[in-house]
Amino acid sequence: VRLMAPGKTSASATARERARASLTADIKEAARSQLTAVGADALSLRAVARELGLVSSALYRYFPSKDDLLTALIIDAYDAVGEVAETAVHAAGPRPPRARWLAACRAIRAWALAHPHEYALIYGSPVPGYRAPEATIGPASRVPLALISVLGEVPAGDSAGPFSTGETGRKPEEGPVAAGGGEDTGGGGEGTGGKGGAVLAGQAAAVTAALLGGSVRPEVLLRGVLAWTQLFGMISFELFGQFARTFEPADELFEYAVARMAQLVGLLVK
Amino acid sequence: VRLMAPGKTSASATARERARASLTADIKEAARSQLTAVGADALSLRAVARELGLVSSALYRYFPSKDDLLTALIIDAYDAVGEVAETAVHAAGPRPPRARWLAACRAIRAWALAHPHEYALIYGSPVPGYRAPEATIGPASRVPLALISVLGEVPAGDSAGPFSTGETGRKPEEGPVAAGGGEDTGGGGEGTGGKGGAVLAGQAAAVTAALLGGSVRPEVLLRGVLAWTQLFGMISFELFGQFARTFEPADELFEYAVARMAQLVGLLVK
DNA sequence: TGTACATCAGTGAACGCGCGTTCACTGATGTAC
DNA sequence: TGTACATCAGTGAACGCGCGTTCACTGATGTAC
Repeated sequence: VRLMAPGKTSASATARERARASLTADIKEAARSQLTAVGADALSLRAVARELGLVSSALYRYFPSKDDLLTALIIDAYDAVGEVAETAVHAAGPRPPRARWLAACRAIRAWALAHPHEYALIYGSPVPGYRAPEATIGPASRVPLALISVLGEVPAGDSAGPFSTGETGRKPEEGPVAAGGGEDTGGGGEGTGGKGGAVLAGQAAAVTAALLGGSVRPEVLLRGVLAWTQLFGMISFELFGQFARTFEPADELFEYAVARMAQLVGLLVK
Repeated sequence: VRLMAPGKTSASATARERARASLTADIKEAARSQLTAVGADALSLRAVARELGLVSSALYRYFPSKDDLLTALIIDAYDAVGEVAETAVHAAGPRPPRARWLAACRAIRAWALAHPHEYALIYGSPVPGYRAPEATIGPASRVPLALISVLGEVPAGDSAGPFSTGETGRKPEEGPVAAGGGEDTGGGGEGTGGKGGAVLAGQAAAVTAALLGGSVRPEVLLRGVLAWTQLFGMISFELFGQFARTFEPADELFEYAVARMAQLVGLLVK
């Protein structure tokens, strides 16, 4: 049983193959619009089939089960937001890291606002009974990698500040005092309970080695992770309604937050 | 039609009233365990009734519909985590603000880890087709209010740093340089696009007036809001699996983040 | 180029299931006099 | 204290519904010689 005739590339596909690819895309598109109408896990194969004018059993020619369709949607969503982030980071022209950072944050938020249900699918509560397969972790890491890649370019002096990897105490370190008041002074590192950072340092090193080719210092990585969580915390709160009746619309709050994150992460104004 | 006999308080209830209160609690308890087993919106009245050894229609004596049961669970969950936060903040003995802050963050995370599905119910993606009623917003604000109340005690000098409410530029301001290196220097406020902060300043003022009795300065409030979003961003990422294969277990990452948040929020080491 | 066969897309009926909600009913619990 | 009546909790059957998945089937599309 040959899956593809020899010499056949996906570029020169048969009519049947092209039809299959096209309908597969249609199914996912219809499923996405289902998602918009009804929400993540109430997704119904029969409704998708209905929207396409097919009989429900026909979908089984394309996805062996509902979970597989869900997996495809999740991977697509991660890839979509990942590409948005990467594009923003690498956008035309050499811009300073801070501008790229802000652009990435804004682009991610814009995508989330435009695709709230796909956002909820990947960053909301996990769909009960669904276990994400390995295949999602690659696409899922595109956004954090894109964000952290910006930080990798920052020269050592710029992302100042203490980071105690192992000790409970901390090494005071004179960071550069740039334009603007010295703020957020005072130390961290304390109160980690017990050993204080050994596990974390190991995790940071492992991530750096595995995903970043060892090119990013652990303290930069960790700040990037914090900013990553804060960015998505902000977006999730906005989309999931926690700002209702207080900070809605949240555009300016987001800008404020993103500017703060840039500081956190070591990206100065100039 | 009298709802309660005259002179009757809830303390001296009839057997019937006590039975009703007790079974109402049982129903919610069973629903919560349903939640644990299956997840937020797949909650089934029939399954709840089954767990209690009742017939499904019996539940309609206690909750007029499934949505009302869901609302009760949501309010209970907000109240539960709110109380945990308040207790941590006001815990015995006069402790410095920073210690109370850290205690609150840890207590909230501990609650979330112990009740992941209730957490997902209130901080995860909204249940499709369910519209949260007004009655949830009071309980929902207990956590942010508890967090911000800690900040209200911080003397003006300690939570230093510029906050530009209206201008696109920023006023450099020499904050106190406490023990530890000056870090996270550099300005914010820029890049808010256009007017730059007028809406945000208004929202902050309104929230301060409405919920905090005007006792908290807007820049403190805003930092509290940021820390609030970051805290829950962190917890959500942990619970929803974004740290899988990288920062799990996330205990030390959480401690690191929480220490950072304390800085962000103006709470120094000492 | 033409024929014989294999592959595949989509059909339609059926399976067994669980769901939320309604309704008339029965006993038990409470209230008024 | 005792009786007549009202209130309420829980029952059991039924409603109409949508779901995921299976299966044998039909035509159409592709392949080998």
